[in-house]
Amino acid sequence: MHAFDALGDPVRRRILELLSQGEQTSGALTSVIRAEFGISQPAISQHLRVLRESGLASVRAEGTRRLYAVEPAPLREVDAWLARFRGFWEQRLDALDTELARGRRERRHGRRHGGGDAHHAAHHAAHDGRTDEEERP
Amino acid sequence: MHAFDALGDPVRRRILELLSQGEQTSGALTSVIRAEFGISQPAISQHLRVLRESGLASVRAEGTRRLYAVEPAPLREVDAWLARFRGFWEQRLDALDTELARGRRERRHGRRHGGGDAHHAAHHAAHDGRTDEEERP
DNA sequence: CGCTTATATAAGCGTTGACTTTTATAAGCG
DNA sequence: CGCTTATAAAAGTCAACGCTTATATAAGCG
Repeated sequence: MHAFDALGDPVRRRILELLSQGEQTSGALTSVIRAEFGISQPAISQHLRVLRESGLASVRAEGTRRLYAVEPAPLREVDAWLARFRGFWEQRLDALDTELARGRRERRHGRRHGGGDAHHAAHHAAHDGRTDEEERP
Repeated sequence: MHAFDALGDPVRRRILELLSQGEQTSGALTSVIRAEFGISQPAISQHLRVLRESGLASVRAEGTRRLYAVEPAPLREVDAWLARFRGFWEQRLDALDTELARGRRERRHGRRHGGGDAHHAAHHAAHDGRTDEEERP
């Protein structure tokens, strides 16, 4: 299964968001997801399996707990695929947050290229936590 | 429909790859995709509709032709989502190719980042082919 | 050991998605 | 105008997906 396929599901994206902060037990993930999406434990277990099988997450047993972690390789591939589109926004100033995430802000003060509006940045900085607002029926 | 959902399909990803080199008519896209995936014209038309409706592509009529183009906004969102995982590989050496793909070499030579960065397009034109190797049954 | 906790698998079901073939729209052109 | 080209929409089919309930495995603990 291609990584993009696995990433199509909001539950799985959310799981990865949670894992981006570090290893989590299946149980911890399950309680958050259950609360947020209202689905059952087996449903989440199945999503975890998809993440495992698509290489996006790895598991480590510790007693009866399963510790999940992000496995970056497929995400790096997604990132690489996306690279060909960066030209579409990268020299525009409203991509400032992306730039910041990459730590290249030094350029803001050197002689700059584009024109105006830099106000987008603060705007995006605020949106922490979940990026997806969609919900399941 | 979330961008990630639309990107889950290899045909749609391939269409976007083709569009990353510039505007294309529905017909041009159709012949390439038909050759590569062996699916019908209506099937491709439906994929184009999904791309339109998910905001990933825009259309412009010119006579009886429809000119499609990449619409970067949702891809930028995907990029932003992905940002939180970059730390997983960005300082590791085995991410070298990704770094290169992002054109980080500008930093190695003097920081010439000024004007209209047009080399993105030509560069990508070189490695034309498909990135996805998967196929439909 | 038997009970509970943590997690996965199995089986079944409704919905969605990606096709197909067929048909519509609409511009170009003789 | 009628015919052809370019593209989309409609309707139907089949497989895949995401969910559920029920059940299995296996470690911890009294």
